[in-house]
Amino acid sequence: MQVCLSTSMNSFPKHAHSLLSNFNSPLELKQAHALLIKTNSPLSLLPAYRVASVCALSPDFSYAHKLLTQFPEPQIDVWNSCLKAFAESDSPSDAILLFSRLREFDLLPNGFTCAFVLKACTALLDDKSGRIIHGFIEKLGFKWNLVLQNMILNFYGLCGEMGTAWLVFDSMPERDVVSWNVMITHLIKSGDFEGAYGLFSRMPERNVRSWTMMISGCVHCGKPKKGVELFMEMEKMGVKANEVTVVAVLAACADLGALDLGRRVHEYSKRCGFGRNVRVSNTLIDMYVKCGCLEEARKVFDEMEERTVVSWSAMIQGLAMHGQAPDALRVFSMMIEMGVEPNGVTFIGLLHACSHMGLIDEGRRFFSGMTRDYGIIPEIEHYGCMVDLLSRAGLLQEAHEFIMNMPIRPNGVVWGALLGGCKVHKHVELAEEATRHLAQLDPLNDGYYVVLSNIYAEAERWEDVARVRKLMKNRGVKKTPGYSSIMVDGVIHEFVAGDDAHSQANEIFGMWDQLLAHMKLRGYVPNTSVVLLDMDEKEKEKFLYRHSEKLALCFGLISTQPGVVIRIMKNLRVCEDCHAAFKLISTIVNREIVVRDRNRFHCFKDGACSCQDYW
DNA sequence: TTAGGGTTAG
Repeated sequence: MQVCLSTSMNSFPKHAHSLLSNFNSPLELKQAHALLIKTNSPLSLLPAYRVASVCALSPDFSYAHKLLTQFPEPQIDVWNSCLKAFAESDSPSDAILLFSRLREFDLLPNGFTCAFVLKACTALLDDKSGRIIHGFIEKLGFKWNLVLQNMILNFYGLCGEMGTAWLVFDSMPERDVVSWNVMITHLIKSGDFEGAYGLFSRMPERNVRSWTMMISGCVHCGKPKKGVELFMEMEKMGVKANEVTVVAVLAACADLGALDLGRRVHEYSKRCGFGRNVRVSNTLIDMYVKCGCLEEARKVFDEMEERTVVSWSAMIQGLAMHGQAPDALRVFSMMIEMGVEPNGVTFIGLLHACSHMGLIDEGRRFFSGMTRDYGIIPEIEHYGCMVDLLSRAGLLQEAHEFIMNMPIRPNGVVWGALLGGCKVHKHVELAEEATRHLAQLDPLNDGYYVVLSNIYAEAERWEDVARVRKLMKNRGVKKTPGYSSIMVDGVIHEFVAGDDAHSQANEIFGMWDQLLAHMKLRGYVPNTSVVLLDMDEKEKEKFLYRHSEKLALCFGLISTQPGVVIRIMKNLRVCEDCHAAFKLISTIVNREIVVRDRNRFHCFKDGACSCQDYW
C-alpha cells in the first residue's frame, strides 16, 4: 500500500497528497478516486468522513452511493455522516434510499442513524418512512434517548398527526423543555390555541423559546393583547428577550396599535444591538406603519444596512396604507434600480397603493407587468386588488367582467370588493349579484349583509332592508359592533356608539358640544344619510353625534396636552360624517388626528385627510 | 441529532 502511494506521489507529487486528503468538492473527490484506481491503491486511503460529507454534496447520488457501498470495512459512523449530509441536502429522499441498503452491509443502525433518517423523513413529511423509523427506535430500545423522542414528536406534529404526537408525548418516561415546546408549537400551528396555552401554563420550566413561541402563537391566533400580557409577565420573571421575542412582541404591538410598548421594545432592541437584524427591522417598519407613524417607519427603513424584498414590500405596503401612492411607486422604482427582485407580496402592496388613490392605469400596468416582466403568476389576492381598484373607481361593469374572466375561482373577498364599489357608486343590481355569490361563499360574514342593507337604505328601499335583516337573523349572523379605542397614559379606553359608560362621559359630551358650535360656524352640516335607520332627522343627528370615533376623539382632546398627536383605532371603517367632522376639528384644535380603521389610515391635518377623501 | 421570527387584497 505504501509503495503504491509513493508511486502515485512520485507521478503526481504536487496534487496527490492534497487530492487524497483535502478534497472539498465532488469533482476533487472524483479526481482522488480516479487517482487511486490509476495507481491501483485501496479505497481506504481516502478519509472516510470526508468521503461521506463530500459524497452528499454531489448531485450525483449514484456515484456517492457506489463509493460508499464499495468502501472497505463498512462503518456505521461513515454511513451516518453520509445520511446526515443527505438528510440536510436538497434531496433528503436519498438518505432514506441509503438507509434501506444498510442491512445488505450487516450494519446495525444506532441512535444517530435513526436521528438522521428521521430528519430526512421530517424534511419530506414522509409519514410512512417516519413510522418505520419510529418502530425501529422502539425496537432497538433507543426510547431512553430524549432527543430522538423529541424528534419523533416534531415529526408527527409536522405531518399534522397531533393524535399520534399526543400518544408519544403522554408515553414519554421523561420530558424536557424541548418536548413541551415542540408540542406547543404544533398545537398552535394546528389552530388549537387553548390546548397550547393549557400546556404552556402547566410547563414545569420555561425557557425564552417557550415564551417567544407562546407570544408569537398569540399573534398568529388573533390574540395580540394576550401576547403583550405574556411579554410583560416574561419580563417580570426576569427572562431576557432575544431577537425572536422582539419580533413576536412587535408583531403584537402592530396588531394592537400599541405604539408606547412598540417604542419601548424598539429602544430595548437598540440597547441589545438587535438593530442590524433584518427581521427585527422589518417588523419595526410594520409596527410603526400600523401604529400610524409613517415617518418613523421610513427612518427605520432608511437606516437599514441590508434590506430584503420583505423590507421593501413592507415599506411599499406601509405607504399604500397611508395613502402615499406616489411614494410607494417611487420606492418600488428604487428597489428595482438596486437589483432587488420583487415577489407577489410586493405587487399586492403596489396594487393596494394604486387602488387607494384611484391610479387605474398604473394598477393595470403593474398587474400585466408582474407576469410579463417578473414571471410572477397573479394569485387570488392580486385579483382581489384589481377588482377593488376597478370598483372603487366606478368601473363596476369592467370589474364584473374581470371577475367572470378570472382563471381562478373568485372567493368572498373578490365579490366583497365589487360589493364595496357598488356601495360607493350606488349600484343596486350588481350589489345583489355580488351578494348572491357571497351567500354561497361566505354566508356567515356579517359585513356583506350590512353593506347590502346600507345600499338598500340609501335607496330608501326599507322593505329590502328589513328583508336582509330577517335573512341575517334566520342565518344566525350578528352585526359586529363598531368600537373605537384610544390609549392615554398607557391605558386603552374603548368606546361604542352612544357610550355613556365612561367615567368622564359628561366632559366628553361637553367637549363635543363645544366642537359642534365651532364646526357649525365653519359650515358643518351633519350628514345624516350615513344613519341607515328609518328614523326622523333629529334622532339621526343625535345618533350621529355619539359615534364611537367621535367619543374617542373628544376623550383624547380632554385628556392630552395641546399639540400632541391623537391616535384612534377603529375596528370597522370610518363613517363619512366622522371623516368630514375630523377634517374640520383638526383645524379647530390645531392637532394632527390619526385614525386607523379596518384597513387603512386617515391622517387628519390642517383640514385635510391623507386619504384625499378616496377610500 | 430536537423546539421559536418579518411584508399579503376587503
